[in-house]
Amino acid sequence: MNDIRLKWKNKLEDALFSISNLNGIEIKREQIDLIVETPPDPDMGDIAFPLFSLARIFRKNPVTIASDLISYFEENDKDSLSFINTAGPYINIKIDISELTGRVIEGINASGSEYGNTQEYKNQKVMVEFSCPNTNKPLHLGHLRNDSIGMSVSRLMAANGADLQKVNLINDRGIHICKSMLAYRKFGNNTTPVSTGIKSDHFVGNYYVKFNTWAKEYTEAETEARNMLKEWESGSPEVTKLWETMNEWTISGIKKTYEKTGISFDKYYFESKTYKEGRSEVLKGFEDGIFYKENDGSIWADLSEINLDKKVLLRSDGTSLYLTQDIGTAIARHRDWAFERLIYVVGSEQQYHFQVLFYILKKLGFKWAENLPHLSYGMVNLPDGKMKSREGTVVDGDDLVEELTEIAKGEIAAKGRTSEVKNLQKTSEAVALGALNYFLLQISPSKDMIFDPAESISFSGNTGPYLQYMGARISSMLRKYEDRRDEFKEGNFNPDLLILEQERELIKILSDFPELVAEAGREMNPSLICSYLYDLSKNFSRYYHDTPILQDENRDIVVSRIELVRSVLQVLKNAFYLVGIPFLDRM
RNA sequence: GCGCCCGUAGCUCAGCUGGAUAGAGCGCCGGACUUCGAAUCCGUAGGUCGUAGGUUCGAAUCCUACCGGGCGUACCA
Repeated sequence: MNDIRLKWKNKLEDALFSISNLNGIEIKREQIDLIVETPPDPDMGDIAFPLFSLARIFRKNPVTIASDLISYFEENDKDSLSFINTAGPYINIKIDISELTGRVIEGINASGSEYGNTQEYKNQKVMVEFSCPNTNKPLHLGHLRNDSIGMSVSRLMAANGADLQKVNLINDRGIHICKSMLAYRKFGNNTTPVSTGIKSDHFVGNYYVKFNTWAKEYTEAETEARNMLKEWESGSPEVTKLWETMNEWTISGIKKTYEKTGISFDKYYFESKTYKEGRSEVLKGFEDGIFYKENDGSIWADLSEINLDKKVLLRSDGTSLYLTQDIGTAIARHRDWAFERLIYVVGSEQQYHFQVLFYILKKLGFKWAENLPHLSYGMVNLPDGKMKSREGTVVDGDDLVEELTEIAKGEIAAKGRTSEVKNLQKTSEAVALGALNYFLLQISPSKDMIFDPAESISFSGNTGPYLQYMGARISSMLRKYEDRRDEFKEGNFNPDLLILEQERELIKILSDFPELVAEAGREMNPSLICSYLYDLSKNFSRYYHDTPILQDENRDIVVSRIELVRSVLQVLKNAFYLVGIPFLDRM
């Protein structure tokens, strides 16, 4: 519909320019730049142009300008007149809906699952980094938000034509993993995930918790952990072996969670492999005079150029920090795959970190460092406050998915649909995933959010399952249509028959999808797709509630409506994919 | 202290490149299943858009100050 908006914008601007000439006003054509809007009520029209801004140029009341426009079209372009209405200082356009209907439905039929895709980032290599778990504990709700956003933004980039690579960075090095290792060595008694029957990442996480309780009584615990990190960096075989074992446990467990939640990556990076490169880059930078050394041997970056303080890059004992490692990782990645853009999906608490990282990369002379957006998202809190691992108030990812799945199962049973559904377990998991992803992505990434477990598992209202239900209902309707195919054999699609107000609305919504995909991509904001999905579903459910699709005596009407219904389903599916809602034809 | 983000209905959130009566879900109250699946649909009530100024024909939206909240400002990640 955007092309129609532009067409009318130009047409009206041209007309206004002619009027200004007739009135002897000397302006340039570019000075007339109308704002394009949507009228508050569809009855008023489909496109709106407020004329206020012209009042100054024309030295006239906008209401008068509107009527001047009408007179102009009466004299010069009578054909257009039937689409134009004035409402005070507004010009409203009622578009030729059947022309649009034909075009949109044809377009959706032709493109199928590609409908909505754009060329916005055509020929651009875009890398998206997300998830980035530590290897000392399983994924919690905060990670789940990260994963949902990362996955969705990746799909948005790809939908907008980008050559995409999703990367994960496993934080398998550092003091945190040493804590789990130390506790395991002290209290583990050579048990394993297999011997205890505990999911392997949870098994490791339990020792991290154990460390923290232990450290409360034993003050040397922290020091011992630090010593262990040094041993690790110096390559102690015993420590390395334990590290390998425990990392493998955590990572394989986390990968199971990814699989269950539909998360995937093209490439994994490991901090343990990139931190050394970071260190050598920092040392090189020091030799080139970009960084400086303190008396204790630590190496620092001076950030006064960007109005920040200073930042340590290598500790006095020579070991690396998070930042050092991130420098190395970024460089390694660009060498592996020369991206134009690398999107970091990382929590807002790390904004400072990225400001520093990007600045340092630029100082080191990497041109690509100009194009590294930090997609900063807000924290996930609980209704009664923050998630605190030490207070045991974190919501575990696996537990949550499991809980949602059970609820979904119960819901399906309660609706008496267990026998309809082919695979109860799979369907319940899909419903759970849809609920979770929609809940997490509905909120603008930049905002902190409150995750209410009770609300997330409620399936009524503006939720993932509501959207899935629309998809299932449409599928069901289409099955019925196929069953009665013979009755409608003679029917023909005719866009002129889709003239109900609700049909007009649906067509307009469908036609705006590609533009929305572009916008969501530009803003890296999946919540726009969520709002769109709800709007589309809401409009559709109202429509089919009020209008019998298969009941009409006129076969052409039935066939035409079915075409519309199919188009709605296609767009629903395409949008589902972008926000990680599994499509179900029965539920 | 300084930097960044946020403050919209009882709750959770949309709306923010300024435009026509500020929207939705939940919750509350009340309607609609002999008819394409009621996980649905429709309606009622509920808001000085944190406060005060400013810019503008016009401000929830832009600017300034203040109030309230979050995050950061580590040789943690």
